[in-house]
Amino acid sequence: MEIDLKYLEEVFHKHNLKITPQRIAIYKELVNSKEHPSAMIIYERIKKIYPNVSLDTVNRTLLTFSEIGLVRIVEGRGDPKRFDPNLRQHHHFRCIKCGEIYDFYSEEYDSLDIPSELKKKFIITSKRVNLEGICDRCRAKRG
Amino acid sequence: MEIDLKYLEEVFHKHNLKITPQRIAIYKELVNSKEHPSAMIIYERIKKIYPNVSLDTVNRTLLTFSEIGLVRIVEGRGDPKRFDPNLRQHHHFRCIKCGEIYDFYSEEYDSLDIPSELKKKFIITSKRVNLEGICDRCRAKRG
DNA sequence: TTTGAAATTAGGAATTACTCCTATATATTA
DNA sequence: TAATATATAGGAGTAATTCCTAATTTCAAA
Ligand SMILES: [Mn+2]
Ligand SMILES: [Mn+2]
Ligand SMILES: [Zn+2]
Ligand SMILES: [Zn+2]
Repeated sequence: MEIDLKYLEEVFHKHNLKITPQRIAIYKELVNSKEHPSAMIIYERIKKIYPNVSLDTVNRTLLTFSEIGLVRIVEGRGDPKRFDPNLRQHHHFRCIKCGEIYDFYSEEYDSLDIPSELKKKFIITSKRVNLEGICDRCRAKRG
Repeated sequence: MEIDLKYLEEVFHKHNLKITPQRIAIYKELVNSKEHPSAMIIYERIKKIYPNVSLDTVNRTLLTFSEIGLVRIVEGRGDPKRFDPNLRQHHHFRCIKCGEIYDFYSEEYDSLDIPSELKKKFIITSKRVNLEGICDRCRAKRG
């Protein structure tokens, strides 16, 4: 998929980030993946185009992106962080066998009210439903 | 808080786990904490009672507990795993400034339907709502 | 265009959070 | 009590991430 470079450069400008080939490549790679990849996965792929990009740059860049809200770090149970370029409000199902993370959309979930005692006390910036279980593929493999 | 040792020993028996002082101490420590502590935090506290308990034992034990469903690993963004002894269905608010995790209860959230296209494809074993934002204390500190 | 300050990078070292290994110790059963 | 299976301590090893610093690159101003 072609990304909107103009828009991306605007975002970088807005946050006073310089436009570097590494940043663009990392963003492209993440946007074109559907599997909520880890930094290492992105790094392996980027290396084919920029053989001496460093893993630190990939990590640093993904973290920067998440700070400016361009990508998200997916909620998980530790282990390698996994990233999500999909900014549409959506929710996740995570398979506890294979670790795959599936997006899903739900108006019902999106429109959930925040309990009023929380709304009074805290500033809420994100609301997501996390489902867990066993995916169809893993169910087919085992029992 | 006094824990129900009888019940705990039953759980261990049911899963063919031997009843060891370390396991009991680790469980007690976790049950008496409200802050979803990391293994390291538990370890530091246990050491005061058993000075040569090993960090590996704490990690291994907490992992065992989570495998048998006695505790949960809290969803987060990587970094140290954090554990939860509260088995009542509940949800979390996590402060993005200080990392504190607050429990809350909501009948509305508990009774959410699973979208039918997911119910058909996957086996769902857990459903939780994760809220994020800034807690009252952090809001007071800064702006 | 050229130039220079400031930001960014590569590459390696350091750190953090586990996870593995194995000899010893302990819990449980007979 | 003795045998056996498990669990533990302590240290080594590993994976993921973060830090450090000299060199490079970006970008704005001249
Ligand atoms: Mn997603
Ligand atoms: Mn909790
Ligand atoms: Zn699966
Ligand atoms: Zn806070």
